[in-house]
Amino acid sequence: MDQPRPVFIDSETVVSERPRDHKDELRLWLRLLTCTTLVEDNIRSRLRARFDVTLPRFDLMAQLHKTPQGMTLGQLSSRMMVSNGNLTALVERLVDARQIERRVSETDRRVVQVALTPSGETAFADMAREHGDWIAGLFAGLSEAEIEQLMRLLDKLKTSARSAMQAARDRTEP
Amino acid sequence: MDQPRPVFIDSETVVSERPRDHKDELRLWLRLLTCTTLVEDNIRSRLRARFDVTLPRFDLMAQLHKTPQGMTLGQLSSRMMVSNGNLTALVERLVDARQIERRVSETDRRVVQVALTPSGETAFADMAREHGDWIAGLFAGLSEAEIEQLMRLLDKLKTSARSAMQAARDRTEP
DNA sequence: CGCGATTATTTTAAGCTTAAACTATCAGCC
DNA sequence: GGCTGATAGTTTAAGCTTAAAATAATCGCG
Repeated sequence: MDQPRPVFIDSETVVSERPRDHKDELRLWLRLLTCTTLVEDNIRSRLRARFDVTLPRFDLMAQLHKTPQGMTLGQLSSRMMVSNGNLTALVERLVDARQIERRVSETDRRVVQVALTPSGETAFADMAREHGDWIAGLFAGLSEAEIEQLMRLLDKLKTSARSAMQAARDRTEP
Repeated sequence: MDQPRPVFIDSETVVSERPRDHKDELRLWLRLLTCTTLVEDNIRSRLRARFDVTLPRFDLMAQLHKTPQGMTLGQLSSRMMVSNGNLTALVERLVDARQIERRVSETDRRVVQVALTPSGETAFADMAREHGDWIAGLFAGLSEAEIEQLMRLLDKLKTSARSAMQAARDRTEP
């Protein structure tokens, strides 16, 4: 697996790569993780201090805010990239707090629809305003051009990762 | 919510900013989070499937591997960016699994030193090799230049976030 | 229609995570 | 020596998270 791999510079030229330790990719990954954790922890603590709300609850409400007609648990779980079982309890707590409402679909009784209550909508709007300011503050050291560049590179990374994951899946389940 | 706010360029000049919705920063933050979650979830599931190990355990062992002489719990907690209390239980489980060893410092009996056992070292080496391949695979869609560019931009983001957090702290505790 | 496969959600067990309160130890100072 | 404050870890309670198994409802097809 750590053999030098052939690398095609163009259709004519092939050079043998130096021993691949993946060091650059690993360093990049650690840096990515550091940045995300840094921002996430800061937002988490500010949400708690300022609004006494947890980050997962805020995230869930943000998803519902984006889709005022409500969503099914399945949609929520795929958008939030968390497991299905996770949502059951999270939704339960937000329902208890009167921030969201659940109702079973009339056309398919397996499906549960969730939406913000009016008071949940109000509470979210308050939080979202400050949340936006916090994020903007944390990213203030980047120029508009750098923000755009990062956006583009991260999009490329997302595509790369998804395709690698798909390839691995194809290898496992042919 | 979307009112223009006055912005103080210097003590003399005030210009009115264009409506600040922080939309670009928010989108960038969500994309950053998506990328990290995507990679993290994939690595987590592969570590579990292939080595029956959790990501936090792998991370802890990786830190200890980088510092063969061992570390204190305080150092570990700051490097891993997790709470102190978190580590107590995590370390406990890894000690039970004979992957790491704890010993109380002789010079300061409050301090706990932790280090990989020989078998922990071996187990980690096996996992690290494949882990590196996985990461390289997920990042394979990026050129060397793009990796370097991302590294630079993320470093800038890290600096920006840290300084914003420091500024917020200064505002709270003068 | 009825049965097997599929889909949506819940439950369960284990582990991770944090914040806050607590314990133990150390360092400095009189 | 004995306070006082700071530092290193642990404990606790609550909540988050996952993976896997279980439940329930729907769909497709003969």
